[in-house]
Amino acid sequence: MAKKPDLLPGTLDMLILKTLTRGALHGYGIALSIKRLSDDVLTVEEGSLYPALQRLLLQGWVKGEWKMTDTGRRARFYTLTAAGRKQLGIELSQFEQMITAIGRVLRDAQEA
Amino acid sequence: MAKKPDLLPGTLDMLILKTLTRGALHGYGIALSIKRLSDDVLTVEEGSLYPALQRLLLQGWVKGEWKMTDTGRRARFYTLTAAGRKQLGIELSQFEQMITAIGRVLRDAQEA
DNA sequence: CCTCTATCCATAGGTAATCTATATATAGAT
DNA sequence: ATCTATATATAGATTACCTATGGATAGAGG
Repeated sequence: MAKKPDLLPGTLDMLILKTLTRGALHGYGIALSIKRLSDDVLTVEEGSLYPALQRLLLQGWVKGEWKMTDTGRRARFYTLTAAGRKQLGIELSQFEQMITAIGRVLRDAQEA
Repeated sequence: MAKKPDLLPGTLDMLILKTLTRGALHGYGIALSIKRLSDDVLTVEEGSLYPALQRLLLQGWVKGEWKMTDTGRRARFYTLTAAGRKQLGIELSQFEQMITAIGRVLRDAQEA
């Protein structure tokens, strides 16, 4: 049995940006949210999560602020920027287009 | 504007295997088929295609045979093996599971 | 008090997939 | 004669992701 991937490559940034439309969250919270909403199908490993957040910061798609959590811990809370919201729109529409295209190949490829 | 990707990473093997369920095809034909069925949304670059076919050969999921095309050209025709058919099933179900999971995140993430 | 689990951040190093660029070759059309 | 489409393949760069590691603290259970 082939090893089950944790994510569909290329979709992580989109998932993070979308998750942040609910409001500010810290990295760990983002990972938990994605895991829970996906019924444990999608797991964001720490080694994928934090580099991804650095990427998003660098692009100006999110901003980060150190704050205290409810449970009294230091954590970096991320918020979507206007540019990030725009980027999310781009990624969502590209993703949808891809999925539709893949669907056509998978559906039509079986007819001789 | 972010550069539009040619493929969703991680889906190429599945697309090739599925394309071969129609019957034997050579590499160039596989790429054309995917491009056309997807209405030009998915483009399989040569530098992605041939390494992918080598991978599939090595895994025993396809077999290759040199033949002549209708137009009198030398080309390597690929056929699905039994193992390849099984692998396609695995990849299809994993893909569907991933897409469903991503759909849940994208749908539910907007509720505050 | 001590240890374990969960919460929280981050980087280094490895692997794998894809793209760009290049190389080769020929059939058929202009 | 040249251009386009057909046909295969590899090298090198880039990027994304995962594994492994390191650190730190809150709270629970013993």
